[in-house]
Order: sequence, then C-alpha cells, then structure tokens
Amino acid sequence: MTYADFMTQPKRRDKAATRAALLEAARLRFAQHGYDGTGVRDIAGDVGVDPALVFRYFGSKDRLYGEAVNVEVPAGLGDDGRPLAHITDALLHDVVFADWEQFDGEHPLLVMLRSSGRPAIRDQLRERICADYLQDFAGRMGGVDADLRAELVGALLLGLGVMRSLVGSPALSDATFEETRTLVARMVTALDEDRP
Amino acid sequence: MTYADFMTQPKRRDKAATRAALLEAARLRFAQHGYDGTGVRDIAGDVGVDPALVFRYFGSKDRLYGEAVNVEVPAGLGDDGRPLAHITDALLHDVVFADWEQFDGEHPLLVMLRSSGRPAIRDQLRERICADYLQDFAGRMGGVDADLRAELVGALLLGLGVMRSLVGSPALSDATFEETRTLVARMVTALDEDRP
DNA sequence: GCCATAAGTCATCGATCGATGACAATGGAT
DNA sequence: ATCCATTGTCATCGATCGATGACTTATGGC
Repeated sequence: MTYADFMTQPKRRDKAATRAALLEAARLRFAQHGYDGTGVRDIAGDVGVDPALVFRYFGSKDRLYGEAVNVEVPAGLGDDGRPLAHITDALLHDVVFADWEQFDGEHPLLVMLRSSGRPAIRDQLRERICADYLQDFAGRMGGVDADLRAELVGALLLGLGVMRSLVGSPALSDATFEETRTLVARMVTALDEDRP
Repeated sequence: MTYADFMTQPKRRDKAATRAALLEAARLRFAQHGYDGTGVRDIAGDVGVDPALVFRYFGSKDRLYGEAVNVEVPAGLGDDGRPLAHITDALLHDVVFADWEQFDGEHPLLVMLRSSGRPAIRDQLRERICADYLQDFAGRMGGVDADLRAELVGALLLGLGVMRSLVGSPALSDATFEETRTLVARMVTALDEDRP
C-alpha cells in the first residue's frame, strides 16, 4: 500500500500499511530536506499518525533512514560483453533520467549525497557507488588506468544527476533523454578508445 | 588572523581576530557537517569563545553561513578567445584539484551542495554555478545546443569534485592533476568538436 | 591610576529534538 | 457478547537548538 492509498482510505488499523506509508513519507522528507533537516514528527505528520509509531516500527530515526534509502537499484549490469557505451547509455536512461517518484524525483544516491555530512551515510554512499558501478565500468575498459577512467565516467553520470535534480541547471533539467544520450556517448567513447 | 594563529597566541581581546577565527571555524564545520549538522556552540567551542559572540558579530546563524561560504572564486574566466579546453583545464586545476584548506579541502560549491536541503542555499548554489561557469562555457562553444553541451561540461567538473571530496572514490582521490587533465581534455574536446 | 568604551561571559528563554513507557482503542477469535 | 493481542495515542523526559539581554572584565586614552 502506497502513501497516497493510505491517505485516501478510511483509517483502518493495518501495521504493514502504516509502516509502508511511514517509509514512503520518510523517503520524500529525507530527499527534500536531508537527514538533519527532517524530524520524525514531520514524517509522522505526513502520514497522520503519532510520532511514537516511528520508534515502535523502526527503532530509531537512524534505522528508519537506513531502511528508507536502501532500495534496490535496477542496475542492469552483468558480466555480459556489452561495451561501456551501452552501459552508460542504459544508466543515463534508468538512473539519471528516471523519475524516482518515491524520492520526489531524485535518485537515492543523490538523496544520500544531501545527507553526506554524517560519516555513516557518506561511507555507505561511497560503498554503493564503488561496488555497484565503478567496478563494473573498470571491468569493461582496457588500458592501465582503467580504474581512473572508470571513475571519470562515473563522475560524469553523477554530475549529470547532481546538475539535474540538486542544482537544477536550466538546459539539463529541460533536456530530454534523446537529446542528451548522443552527447554523453561522445564523451564516454572518447575515454574508452585506446590511444597510444 | 587565521584560526590557527588565534589559537596559539595568548588570549587578547581583538574583535577583528575573533570574528575572523569564528568565520574560519564556521567554514570547517559547515564543510564537514552541513548547515543543519553544525551548531553555533560547536563553532564557538572550536574558537574557545562564548556562543553569544556569534550572534553579536553575525546576527544569526544564517548570516554567518552566508558570509562563510561567500568566498570569491578565482575564476580566471574572461572574454578572451581561449578555447574551452583551456578553460576547463584551468578550472580542473584551480577548482577541482585545488586544496581549499579553509573548507577542509572542499570547494565552497561542494560545501553548499551538502547543505542543499535548505531552499535558500540551493538557490544560491544554482545561481553561482550558472552565472560563474555555465554561461562562460556556452559562450565558448558553437552550435545550436551550446547551452546543453556547456552544462555537460559543467556536470563533468562538478561530478569530479563530488567524487573526489564528497564520495572519496579511490582512483580519483589518489590521482594527480597531471594524470587526470589529459583524460578530461579528451572528454571535453569530444563535445566541443562540431560534428555534422 | 581612573574611567569610559569595547570585548567577552553568563544565565536563561521558548522551541524543538529523539526517544520512552504507560495508557486507550480497535478488531478478530471464541 | 467476551476476551485478549495488536495497533495507535498521550504525556513527558532530558538534551540541544538558536537567540536575547544583563552582567563582568579587559583595554586604551587621559
């Protein structure tokens, strides 16, 4: 049961539904205002429920945050032989340009970026970026400095996400996926080509 | 007088020095923990002074933050005819790879990124990125989609900064400027070239 | 050495924070 | 209809937050 469903239905006591609604409201709040800028009273207020339920169902604000941002990313990555440009193109569509409506349009990694003042969140952010993406990139590249070039590609994709949702730069925010993909492909292939 | 000087010298009543020390301590705190994660008692405690002085000298925490992050960036941008690749190379050195010791090694724009949960900070961040960098980039590029390609270049540089200092990805964090500049130049020129 | 002004301290306010445990209301099983 | 486990509410705690105004101390000119 989603948050919207929860609000429209008449109030029925349903632990699972309330828990899910709290989780979804928490995602929105954390995405918009960061960890420190969000209070458990805000989240509970969005759901229309008592703040004490947050602690009953999640134990603490920290654990609620951990569960809220821990969504499986549809990586679409595998050990197939697809070239890097295909992967970045897919990621551009599925990650950067995807509308993460559960996080108010922002990717969970960007949500964590906004709360990176807390060391635990920062560590988790680095771990997920490195393990989920950078290692895969490096594996598809040749050359001695594959790791560095892989992180350059990651920096480009991450920067695109930051510009689009966090900064809100005009051209990139309005651009469509089709307009952007060819330009990104140019930059990626320029890195992937082996030069002397 | 810097914060370090202030701490080593014997305590003398000096309004300008105390103000400057508070400002420097605030920069470090805000950079490391974000706006909401930093308290005026923390900042004053770093300087070894009473928290009330913060409000006497800066009026409010908001104004202290505004003054702390408002440092002039040595853009090195002008209306000369230098090609874009030269500009991005200079920015890579002076902005991304520069050690902003007053902000604990992070660029002020990244510091603002960490506090972008607050709408006022987010607006200021967008304004500075667009006005200081993106417009200059677009002016140096030809073609119909110069704005979009300019923001792609900006996204790359911003992503590099985020990867280096906020995420702390291994390869980019350890890489030298020399190792990185040629790779970045490849990506930028791939965008700047006019293709049919 | 005295004194007025500037610099710094102290006590405290009201609000909000995360968190806890006692209590009330609900609903299904019998 | 009764009972009991589950669900949700309420009151409240201690800590911390930004902010204010009265008070104390040091400093420079005389």
